[in-house]
This record gives sequence, C-alpha cells and structure tokens, in this order.
Amino acid sequence: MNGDGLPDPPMRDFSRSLPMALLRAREAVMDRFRPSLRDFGITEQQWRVLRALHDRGEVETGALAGLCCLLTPSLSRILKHLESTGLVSRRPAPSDQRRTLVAISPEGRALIERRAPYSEAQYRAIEEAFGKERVDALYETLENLHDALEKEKS
Amino acid sequence: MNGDGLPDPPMRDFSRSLPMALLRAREAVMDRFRPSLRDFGITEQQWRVLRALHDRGEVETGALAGLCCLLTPSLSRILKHLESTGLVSRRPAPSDQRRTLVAISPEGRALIERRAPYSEAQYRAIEEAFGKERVDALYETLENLHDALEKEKS
DNA sequence: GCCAAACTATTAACATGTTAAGTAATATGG
DNA sequence: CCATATTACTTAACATGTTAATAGTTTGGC
Repeated sequence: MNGDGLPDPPMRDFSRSLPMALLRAREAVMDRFRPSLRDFGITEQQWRVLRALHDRGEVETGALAGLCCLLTPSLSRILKHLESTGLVSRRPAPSDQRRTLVAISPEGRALIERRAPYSEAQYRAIEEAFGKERVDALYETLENLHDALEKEKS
Repeated sequence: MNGDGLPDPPMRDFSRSLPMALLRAREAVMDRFRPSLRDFGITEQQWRVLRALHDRGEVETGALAGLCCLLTPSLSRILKHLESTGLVSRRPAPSDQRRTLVAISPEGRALIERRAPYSEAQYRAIEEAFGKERVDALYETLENLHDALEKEKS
C-alpha cells in the first residue's frame, strides 16, 4: 500500500517497454544495413557523420552532434578517427576560436557515393516488406513522439 | 548513369533515415528514464536484465540475451558485474554443462520494486504527452515492422 | 582593461556494442 | 567408440555510450 491507501499498480509487462520496442525495431532495420557498412569498413556512427556533412557542408562540432544523435565525447573520438583516415577535415572557426568547423573531404564524398546504392536498395526492400505507406506513417509518428516529449522539457 | 541507362536515383534526404528516426525517438524516451536509473546506480542494460529475470525466473544466458536485445559478449560482462554486486546468481544447467542458468536475487527484486514507481510515473507522463491510443498504436506498428523484417531472413 | 561566469571542445573512466577468436561441453557420423 | 563438427559461453580488441572533469575562449559586469 502507498500513501493514498491504494495498492501500488502492477508493474507493466516487460514486453511493454517503449525503449525495448524501439530498440528491437531498430535492430531489425540495422540488420539490413550492417553488411554493407562492414563491407565499406565503416561504422554506423561514422556513416551518420559523413552523411550529415555531405548534406550540410561545413558544420560546427556541437551542431554536428545534434544532427547525428551523438554525444560530443563520442563525436570527438569519431572525428579524430575520420580525420586520421582523411575522410573529414577540421579547422577552428575564424570568429570564435572555441568552435571547430568540420567538413567532408572528396574521399569522404566518394565513399558515400559508392555505398549509397547499397543503402537505397535496402530501403526499397524494407518498403516492399512493410509497405511504403506504413513506413511513411511511422516516420511521422516517430517525429511527433519526439516533438511531444521534447516540448515538455521547457 | 548506371547499367540500365537511367541516372542513379538521388540519395534520400539525411532526415529520412529510418535508423535515425528510431534512434531519435528512443533517445527522447530514454531522457525520461535516465534520471531514475542514475539515482539507483544502474545502467539501462542492467535494468533490462533484471527486469527480464524478474518476469521469467531462471533463464539461460542465450535466451536472456534475446529477451534483452543484447549480444552475448555484452551480456557476459553485464552478468559478471551483476553477480559481483549480488543482484543475480549463475549456475551451470544440470542437463548440459555448456549452458548457464541465471536468476535474480532477492536484492535484485528489491531494487526493481523500489524503482518501478518512478518508471511507471514516466510511462504515465509519456502517455499524457502523446496520447495512450497513439502509444498503443506505436507498439503495434513497431512489432509489425520487426516481424515483417525478421520474416524475410529465411 | 579585469575578473568571474558561461561556453566549446576534449580527455578520462567505466560500461556497452560489435566482430572475431578461443574454450569447454555435447552431438554426430563412421 | 573416436574423431569431428556443432553448440554455448567467454575473452579479446576496437569503437561508441555516458557522465564527470579539464583546458582554452569568450562574454558581461564592473
């Protein structure tokens, strides 16, 4: 019994865990993409960084972390690795020496162009297995959930 | 141009990445649960293991990994840690010495009971922010997506 | 201009993710 | 039976997740 004189509500079934449900779905999706990532010798997170820089051009480290859903300590190590392999370059921002600007290199762009067809093929396979309309609806639901939860942070 | 004489399809926008969309939504959810996990001195993965054992009783290592969405090398380390802190116990399976049976301890159960109210409170907050019907629908969509992608593995 | 506070990126320390290799126990074919 | 393959788990090595602490810059009030 708790303070209001009512019994504690029963704990939800383990299968009804939102983090688990999202993780399980994501793992099923990633199983499709990991083979080609592995073939190209790149990790999932490294790909996200290259992909963001490919689209957005030169980006500050902090903003890049947000775009890629990475924490800055992880991104710091990833950039060190990508810089050492020549896929990205870094330079201090002229206006503010605290900030670092990151850009993708021609080699980085070339890697993206080479893998893109394999990635797109998997997207087509997923849409075929689950239905394009349902995939589109899922994108919208996930974005709405994200927005609804972020809004509360005030 | 590619082999069929048509131009390569343009690469999808970076924002239309299913792994990213699932990850972003999951991170928004986990932001609600991390504070109490931290207060109880336990990681997300350790919680998943305890939670599964609480529901299912004694379970083999391999099956436990599947239940918790963990790879067995990760689980191996996690169990070593949980065993050293007295939250779980391990013993070889009588019928097959290769297998290990894992069980939660009374201390493990007590930890779950203490944190459960904080976890349930966050579930209520999420359902209030997003709508219970939409949360339920999302569970179903995610499960269907998982099943649709797993089925193809054959 | 000076100093404390705020900001940006990095490093440190520990836990987990991922793949490959290793170890011990069991199943299988001959 | 025995050699072999298979299975279940662990260990190893490298990359990332997470939190706290650090170092260098910039900003604001004075």
